[in-house]
Amino acid sequence: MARMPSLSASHSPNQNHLLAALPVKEFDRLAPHLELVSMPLGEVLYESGGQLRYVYFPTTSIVSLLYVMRNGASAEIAVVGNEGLLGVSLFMGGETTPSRAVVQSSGHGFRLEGQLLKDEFNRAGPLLRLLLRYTQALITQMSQTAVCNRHHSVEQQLCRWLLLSLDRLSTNTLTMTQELISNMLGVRREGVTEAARRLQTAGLIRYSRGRIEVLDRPGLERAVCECYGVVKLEFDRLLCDIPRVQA
Amino acid sequence: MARMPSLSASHSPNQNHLLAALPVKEFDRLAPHLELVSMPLGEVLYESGGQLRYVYFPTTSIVSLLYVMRNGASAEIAVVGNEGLLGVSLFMGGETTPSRAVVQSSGHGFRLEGQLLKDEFNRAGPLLRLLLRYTQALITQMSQTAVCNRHHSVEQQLCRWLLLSLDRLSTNTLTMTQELISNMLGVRREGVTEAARRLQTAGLIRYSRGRIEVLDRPGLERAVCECYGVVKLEFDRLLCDIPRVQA
DNA sequence: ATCTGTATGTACGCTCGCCCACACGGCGCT
DNA sequence: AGCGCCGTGTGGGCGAGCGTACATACAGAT
Repeated sequence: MARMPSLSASHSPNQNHLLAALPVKEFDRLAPHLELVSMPLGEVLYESGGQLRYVYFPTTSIVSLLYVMRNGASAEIAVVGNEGLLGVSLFMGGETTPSRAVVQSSGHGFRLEGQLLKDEFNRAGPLLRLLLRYTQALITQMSQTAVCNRHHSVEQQLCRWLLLSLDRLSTNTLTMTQELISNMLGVRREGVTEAARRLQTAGLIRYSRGRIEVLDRPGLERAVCECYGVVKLEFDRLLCDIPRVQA
Repeated sequence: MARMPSLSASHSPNQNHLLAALPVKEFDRLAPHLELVSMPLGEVLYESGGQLRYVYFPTTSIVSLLYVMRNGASAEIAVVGNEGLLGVSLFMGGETTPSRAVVQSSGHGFRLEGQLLKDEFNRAGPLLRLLLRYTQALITQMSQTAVCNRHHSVEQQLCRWLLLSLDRLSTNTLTMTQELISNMLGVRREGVTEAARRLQTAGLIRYSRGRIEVLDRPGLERAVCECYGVVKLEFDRLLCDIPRVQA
């Protein structure tokens, strides 16, 4: 994980919606300690049950919370991008979780010493309320993942996954092999291949060798199961009305 | 929902682990407002997206958090008994959730005006920390439900479900039809019948007409997938070391 | 230009769980 | 006693997704 100068013109903490939503006073307290980091594909930010030294606020990267079973099979629990943060269990009081955090789409983010976030959290001010609202949104995402895993087809889940990723990026092209996606969804690679082929035939996406371009987002939204909409709505409801008081 | 006198000898708020873990001062502030309620099988405590007027602390009852899809299919997100409370979204700041809370095993519990809990929560004292730790345990349960739905057989999930229920009851007999269980797990009733028959043949349980008796709990624990243990461990880790300071 | 590794396509047999339909049997009712 | 309901048992056909094995094709390196 490369350290970078914090004053990079193209990277601002405000690209992360949670940081951007903090009142000026709280933001100014944290800002000096925010450290820009590069988050390359596949990097493991937290190991299952491991100590969490930092919390991460992704800006251009996307991180998956994965549970890896004893036999090596895995399943994605939730996904975190520039709308959220990693390390919820720090302020929730558990310090660790049984899941692993893996960078799913490389990019950047800001990290912060865990203790500093906890200190601010313990002031029981706006940051606490903001983080708890985010955590509730995350809970909804996890719940809906459970439902989706139970009832929906690989193709529907792929649509959901593509849309969730798209929402956290500024482009409509994902750099992501089908193998990787299959690990996230907890299905066979061939299953993803088949589903992707159908979506391509339908003109919704176009892909080759680790690059997936979304051609028809409205079409994807028509093909996806209700799970995506439920989660999206909750995130909007819980986190949209949080403009910074003053810049 | 029947109101009952709060001084019933056989029903004490201390039967709920969260209430029992509160420091005396916090407990005494809430106690006068705790209202003993009967929670009959099938009662809906919260509807999806509905306002949460009360929070509930089950003592002898078990409540399922269900997501019900547009087509009527359902899936259990998590289960709450005397170890926890219903209404997490109240203090998390979202006020509602997209899931429904249904009594899965009839019994009793205590309810509390939501605003009173929020007031106590906002004091940012021990109650806040306790509830957040519980919430994290709940998050783990939801995550593991997602994993289990993805990878494990109906039989394994039935074992998990039986053990989760057992942990929240004082008997080893569940009053519960297979039809009900199938709704919780989000599978067919016939699937549950088959799995139950196999468990009965193996001598782990005995059942008939809505009554399931667990004969060999260690056997069940050997038959269950790792998901049960992961959740159990997290609950113990996060919530066991919380003895009341003084009675 | 060839080689090589990685990403994607395809096929076959298998299992699990689904949908549907119906049979059985105990319990409570009049 | 008899009726009817509800909880459970059973079977046949079907489709989705799995495990395995192998084929193709593109990209970058030598």
